[in-house]
Amino acid sequence: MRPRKLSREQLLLQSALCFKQHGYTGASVSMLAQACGLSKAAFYYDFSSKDALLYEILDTTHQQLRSGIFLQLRQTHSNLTAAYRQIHANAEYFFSFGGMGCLAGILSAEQPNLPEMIQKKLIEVFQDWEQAFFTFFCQCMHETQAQIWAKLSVADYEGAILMSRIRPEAGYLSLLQQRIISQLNRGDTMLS
Amino acid sequence: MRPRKLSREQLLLQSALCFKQHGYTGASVSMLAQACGLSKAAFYYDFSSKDALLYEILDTTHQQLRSGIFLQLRQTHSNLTAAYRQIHANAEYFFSFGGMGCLAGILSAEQPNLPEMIQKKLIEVFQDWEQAFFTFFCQCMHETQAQIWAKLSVADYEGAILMSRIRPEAGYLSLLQQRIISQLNRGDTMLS
Amino acid sequence: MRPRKLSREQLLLQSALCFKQHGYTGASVSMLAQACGLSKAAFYYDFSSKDALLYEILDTTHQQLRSGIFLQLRQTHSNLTAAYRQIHANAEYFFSFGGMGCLAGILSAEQPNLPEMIQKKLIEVFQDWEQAFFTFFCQCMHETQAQIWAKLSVADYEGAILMSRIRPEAGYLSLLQQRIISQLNRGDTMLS
Amino acid sequence: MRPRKLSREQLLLQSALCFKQHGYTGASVSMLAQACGLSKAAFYYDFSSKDALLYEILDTTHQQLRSGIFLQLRQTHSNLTAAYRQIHANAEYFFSFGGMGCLAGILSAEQPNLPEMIQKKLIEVFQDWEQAFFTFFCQCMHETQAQIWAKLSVADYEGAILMSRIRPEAGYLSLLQQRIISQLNRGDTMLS
DNA sequence: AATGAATGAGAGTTCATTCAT
DNA sequence: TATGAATGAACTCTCATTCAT
Repeated sequence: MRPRKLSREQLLLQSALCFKQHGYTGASVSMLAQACGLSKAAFYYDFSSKDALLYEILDTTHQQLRSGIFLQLRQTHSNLTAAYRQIHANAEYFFSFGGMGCLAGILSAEQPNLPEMIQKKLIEVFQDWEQAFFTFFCQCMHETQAQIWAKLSVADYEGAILMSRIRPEAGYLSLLQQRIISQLNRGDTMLS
Repeated sequence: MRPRKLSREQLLLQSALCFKQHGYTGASVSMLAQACGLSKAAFYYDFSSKDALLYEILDTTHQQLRSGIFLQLRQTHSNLTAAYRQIHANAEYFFSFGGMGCLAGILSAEQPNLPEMIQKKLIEVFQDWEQAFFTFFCQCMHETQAQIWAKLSVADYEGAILMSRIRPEAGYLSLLQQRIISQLNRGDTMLS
Repeated sequence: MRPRKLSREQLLLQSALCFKQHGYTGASVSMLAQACGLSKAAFYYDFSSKDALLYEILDTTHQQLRSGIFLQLRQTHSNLTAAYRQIHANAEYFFSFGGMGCLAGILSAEQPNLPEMIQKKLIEVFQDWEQAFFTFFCQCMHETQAQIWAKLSVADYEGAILMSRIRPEAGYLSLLQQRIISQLNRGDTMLS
Repeated sequence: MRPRKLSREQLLLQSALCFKQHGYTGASVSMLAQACGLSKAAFYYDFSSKDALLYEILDTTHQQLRSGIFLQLRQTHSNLTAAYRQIHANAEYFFSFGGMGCLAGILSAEQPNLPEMIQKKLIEVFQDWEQAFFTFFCQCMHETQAQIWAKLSVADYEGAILMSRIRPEAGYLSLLQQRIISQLNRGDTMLS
C-alpha cells in the first residue's frame, strides 16, 4: 500500500514552509498542494481557502512560539546569560528550519496585500513576543529599560532574520546574540 | 508631439512607491501604470519590462542612498552624536517617504521570487550600507567592534522599518536611534 | 468528478483543424479553446502550452501519415497505378479534411516564427514522406530517378495543397495525380 | 550629414523582405518600421496601414513579375530549353533574394487571416503566372496539355519554394527545372 | 467523501494604430 | 510635416476557486 496521506499537522507544516519561503502572494495554491502531495481539489477539501490555511498556520506558529520561546523567556532564570543562550539557540533553530525565515516577518513585508485577519494576528504575535522579552529583561534591568529592549529585540530578530535571507553567510543572528548577552551583563540604562 | 504626462523621473518615483508598498510580486504592472496615470501599454513605452523597471528604481535608490545617507556616514564628524542625529533623521525621512518602508528590505523578503539581477543588486546595496556604517563607527570604537556594529545596524534598521509597517505607533526607529547614540557615547567593546 | 466535455483525442482534432486553417501564429489560444468548447484556462488544464499542444498534434499527424499514406506507399503493389490511385484518394481526403490544407505545409510557411522543436519535427515528417515515396517509385524506375521523383512529389503535393487554399476550384490535386500516374506508366528516366 | 532617409521604393523593398520571411501575421509593424530605419509614427506617415503597405508591396511584386519572368514566358523563343533555363535562373534569383520565399506563396498559407483585398490580389498574381506559363508551353505542346502544365508548374514552383524554407539543402528548385526541361523536350501528351 | 475538470479574473507583454503638438 | 507619446484590444499563461459527479 502506498504512503498514507499526510496528517493535518504535517499538511500545515509543509504549507508553512512554503509560505515562509515564498510569502503570501508568492506561495500559490498549486505550490502548496504540491508540497503536501495533494491535488488542488483535495487541498480545498482540507482547507476552505488559502487565507484560512494561512491563518491556521499562523495560529499554530503562534502556539508553538508561546509554548516554546515565549514561555522560556517568561520563566525565572537563575543564570540569565545561560538561559538566554539556550533560548537564542532555540529561536535560531526555529527560524532556520526549512530555510531561514520568520513567517510573521515575511508576512509583515506584504502587509498591505494581506487579509485583515492575518494583519491582526501578526500584531498579536509580535506584541506577545515583546511582552515575553519584557518579562525576561525585567530580571536584570529597570522596567523602563526592559520595555525598550523588548521592543527593540523583537525588531532586531526580524531584521537579522530578514537580512540572513539574502546574506546567509553574514552571521547576523550570532552577532545579535552577542549584543543581547552584553546587555544582560551590563544591565544598566541605555539612556543614561 | 505630445508632452509627457510625467517625466521619467516622476514615473520612477511613483513606481518606486508602489514597489515599496506592495513588493515585487504584489505590485502589478496595471497598478504601476495607474499610479503613473498611464495605460499599461503606455507604460511599456518607457520600460522594457517590470523587472527592468524595478532594477532601474533600485539602482536609483542606491544612488540616492550613496549620495545621501551613506555619504554622510562616511564623512569625518567633530561631534559624532549630533552628526548621527542628523543622519538618522534623514534616514527616517527617506524610509518613511510615501509610507514606511525600505525598498531593499521589502524585496529581501521576496528573495526566492526575485530575478537574479535584483538579488545581486540587493546584496550590493546592503554591503555598501554596512561599509558606510563601518567607516562611521570606526571614529569612536575599535575596528573589530565597528565591523560588528556596522553589520548589526543595517539589520537593525531593516528590522525597525519592517516592524513599523505593522506597528507604526511603536516608535521602533527612535528607540533604535537611542541605542546607537548610547553606543557612540560608550564606545567600548561589546565583547569585552 | 465531472465528465470531460471532449476527450483528449477530440481536443487534439479540433485544435489541429484550427492550426491547419490559421497557422501557428494565427491560431490563438482563445480560438483553440473555443473550438474545443472550453475556456482558455480549462485548455491549460490539458496542455501545458500552445507549443506543446502543437507538437503533440504534429506528432499525432505524423503517426497518422505513417500508419496510413506512408505505409501504403511502402508496400509492394502488383498494380502500381491502381494502388497509387487509392493512395492519392486517401491523401486528398486526409488533406482536405476540415478545409484544404496540410498542417506541416502551413507551418513550413511560418518557419522563422516556429519553436525549434516544431521545426525539427517538420523536417522529420517530410523526410519520412520522401522516403516512402522513394520506396514506391523504386518499383517502376531506377533508384536515381526514384529519388528525384520522391523529393519532387512531396514538394508537388505541398504546392498543390497550398494553391488549393486560394484557388480551390482549380483542381490542382487531380492534375498532380494524372502527372504521377503518367510517370508511373512511363517509368523511364527523366534526364535521358 | 547622416544617411538620407530611404526612398519609397527602398521602404517597400525592406518591408517586402520582412513579409516574405515572417508572413502577414508574423511581420509586426515595429519590425517593418525597424527594417526601414523608421519610427512607427514615421512609418504611418508613409503608409496608411499595414494592410495598405502589404497591398502596395504585392502590387509592386506583381509588376516586377509581369515585366520580368511573366514577360519572358510570354515571348516567342527559338530555343525553348535555353530560354527556360534563363527564365528559371531569373525566378530562382527573384525568389531567393533576401531569404528563400515567394511572398504570394507565404501569404497563401495564411489565407483565412488575410484582408480580402490581399486575397483577391493573390488570385490575380497566380492566374497571371499560369497564363504566362500557358503561352510558353503552347510553343511545344497541345493547348490542352499546355493548360495542365501551366497550372501544375505554378503550384510546383510554390511547393518547391515552400519546401526550400525548411530544407534549403534539398535542391528542390533545380529538380523542378530538370523535370520541366524534360517535358519541353518530350512535348507529348501526358494523358495519352 | 473525494477529485478530475472546469472557470473568471488577472498576470506580464505586444499588437496595430492614433493623438497632440 | 514629423514624431514622441499614448492607447484599447489581444496575446500567452497562471491565479484562487468551484463544479459535478
